[in-house]
Amino acid sequence: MRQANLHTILRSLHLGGAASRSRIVADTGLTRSAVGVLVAELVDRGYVTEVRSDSGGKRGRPSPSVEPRSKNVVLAVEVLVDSVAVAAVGLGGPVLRSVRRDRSRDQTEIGQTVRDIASLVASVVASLDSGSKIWSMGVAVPGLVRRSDAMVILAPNLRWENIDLVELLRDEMSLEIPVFVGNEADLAALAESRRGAAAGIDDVVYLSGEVGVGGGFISSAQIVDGVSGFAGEIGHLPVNIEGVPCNCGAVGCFETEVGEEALLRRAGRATDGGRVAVAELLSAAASGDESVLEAFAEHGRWLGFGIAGLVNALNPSAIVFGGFLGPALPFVLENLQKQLAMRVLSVVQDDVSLFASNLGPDAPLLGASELAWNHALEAMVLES
Amino acid sequence: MRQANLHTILRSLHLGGAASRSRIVADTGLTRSAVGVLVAELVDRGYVTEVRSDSGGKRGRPSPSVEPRSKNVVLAVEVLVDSVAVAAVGLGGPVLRSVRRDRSRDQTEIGQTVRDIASLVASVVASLDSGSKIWSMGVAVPGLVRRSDAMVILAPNLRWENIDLVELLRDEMSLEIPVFVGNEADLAALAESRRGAAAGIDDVVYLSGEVGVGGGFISSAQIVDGVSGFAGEIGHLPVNIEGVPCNCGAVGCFETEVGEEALLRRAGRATDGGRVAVAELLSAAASGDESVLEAFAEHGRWLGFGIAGLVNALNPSAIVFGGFLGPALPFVLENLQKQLAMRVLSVVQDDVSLFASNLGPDAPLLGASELAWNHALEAMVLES
DNA sequence: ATTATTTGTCATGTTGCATTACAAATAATC
DNA sequence: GATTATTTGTAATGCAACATGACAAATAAT
Repeated sequence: MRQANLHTILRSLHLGGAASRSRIVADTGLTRSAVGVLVAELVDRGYVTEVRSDSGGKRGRPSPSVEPRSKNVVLAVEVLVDSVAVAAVGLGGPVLRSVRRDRSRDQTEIGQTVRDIASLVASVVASLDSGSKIWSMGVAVPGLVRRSDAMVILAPNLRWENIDLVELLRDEMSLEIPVFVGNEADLAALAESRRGAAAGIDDVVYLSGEVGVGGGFISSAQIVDGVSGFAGEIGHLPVNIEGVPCNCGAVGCFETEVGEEALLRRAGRATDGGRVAVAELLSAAASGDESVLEAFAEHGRWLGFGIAGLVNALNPSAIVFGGFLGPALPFVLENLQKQLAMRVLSVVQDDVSLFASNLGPDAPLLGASELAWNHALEAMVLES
Repeated sequence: MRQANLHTILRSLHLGGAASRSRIVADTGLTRSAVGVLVAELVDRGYVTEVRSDSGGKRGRPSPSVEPRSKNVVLAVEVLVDSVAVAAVGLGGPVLRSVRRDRSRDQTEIGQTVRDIASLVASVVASLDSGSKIWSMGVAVPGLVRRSDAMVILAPNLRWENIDLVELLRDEMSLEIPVFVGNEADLAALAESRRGAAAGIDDVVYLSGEVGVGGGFISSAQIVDGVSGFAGEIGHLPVNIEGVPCNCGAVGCFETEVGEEALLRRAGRATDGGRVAVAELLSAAASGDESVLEAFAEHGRWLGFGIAGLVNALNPSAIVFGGFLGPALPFVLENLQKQLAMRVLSVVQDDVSLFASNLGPDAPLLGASELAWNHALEAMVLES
């Protein structure tokens, strides 16, 4: 019971930021004296500090503000095809350190990746304030991560298969902290729902467009992960039975219609230009290039076609667009909304707002930190 | 804390059936003495009975079996276009009484429906054992039910719009019990996941084929309901951009490809034959009619096309087919699985099993009882 | 018949929050 | 500037509920 209450308080401070003690009383339903004891315990353990705050014009004895101490830290790791990033995130969400190392696309081999991560981690850890306590680590991976054992079953772009990333990282690092692994898009969805474009919204669909198309769903503030943790793989949602062959073997998958290559194809460009070519299209669109705008418009139509299904199925409150779809949102919006209006029941459509990602490329990284915090908060409560 | 523990025990008895006291100790992690006190309280309140059971060959003092008492009852109501059903369901899930009143399809007017329900409820209640206690009522409706206020926003087949069913029922009935309303397919999914074809499975996709196509998702044993409770509306999942116009205004919706009319159309029959015509097709298929089997096969292809998306998105452990799709499953299975094999990542596909509904037309009714039980269990714990 | 094992029961201990009264700190009032 | 109303922290005491540990009861194995 003590633990449950400590957890409630810590979690609300982590997600909602500093709060006055009187507010904690109101939020938790506990009595002043109970909250007094509990907060004293949190102060004692070094998790929070109490600072006197001004009365804010209200009369009565001012209630001190309880603030999360960011010397409590988790590490977050993001593995991409062409870069690896590591960050240290404090209790309450502040990004204390963040480093990213670019690499060429053919250096995704697992051994090298693990060594890269370990060296970035070492440098981040060395730069932390002394006295910092690192509680756990979260890793975002662009692939299928099995929930039961955190194995990376398949990460096509990295050419990984059945990788026990947790064990490899623990062997390579000198840190003795628990490591958790999640799917990139699921974690990005979590980050956007907690701290990003959909902050505070509990039912979110996140879409990220890169070479492939990834997705993550948040329902009632929880990641929808399915039996094994593979939910959200919307890249191969069938949308066009007459479509282009996908390298998954099927035809007309969502990602062959709304991925990078589809956009380049529609604009009449070479489809192997990657991120750079897409960036060119975005600036062409921004400067009003008619034919490029038309390509985006057609892109929006297919995007809306697929998203309409997700909205019908999940009745989300927000859809967040990551990857190149974030910056592309203004150019696809009109047709996208036209499709939604046509295919989604109006009451369901009224619920949903569309946002470009707020966190950009760091969304999965921040999501990994939130994954780590989920477990760190429990560990903090259980300690001593 | 007491309440939480009582709730845990009651809930596990309701869902898992009778359990020995020693088993409750193991399941809950509480001590023998604590469980002793808690079970005594439940006995005292009349919720359970303890009966001595034989040792089962194991040595040691035999542990008495704790059994839910089915004089604790909830009422379940199912509103369909052509019938209304009411059941009384005891703690632990037994269906104590069940009545269904058929009506013609043009008698769905709300006032008449409410009177029909009230009269069926009265007869069911009158037939219950004296001393029974009715805790709550659940209603399954084929339409959009807003979670926040239980309003039926839209039920096209009933021609209902913005109906406050809870208030109307309370006014018409002489019972003073809380009433809860849910979407038919969501509740059917819940029932199948708790007591039906997918009993004990926590990640379920349920599909019901009638005139329209409804769906319900269970994720981590919880109904996925979205912000407003409208999730699961897969009838208008876009699947065929070149398809048939749907009466929702769009083209190529899932239900225009896999609903009753689509099947009849494929078999070259009149599309207004309804349930009877579909039953004829099913028996024709069972007796090997080639052209009908071909229609089912084509049906299976589109079914698989849509389901592939759901499987990719939700990584379920089971898919349950209700309505006419249950009996039709054997005839569509081959092509359905072909589509899944083609469009779903193999690891995700390995997780999923396909089942015909176990509960048949009663699935929504039983789901409504489970909805009622969700709240009844809480009320029972809070009492006194 | 005896022993080992499992489990229920009861007396006592401990944990943790609620209750209550009071003190402290602020704004409003005069 | 003193007084009052209001809000909140603090500390002593009480209570609810589960844990602990010793013992008795009921069964199978020896």
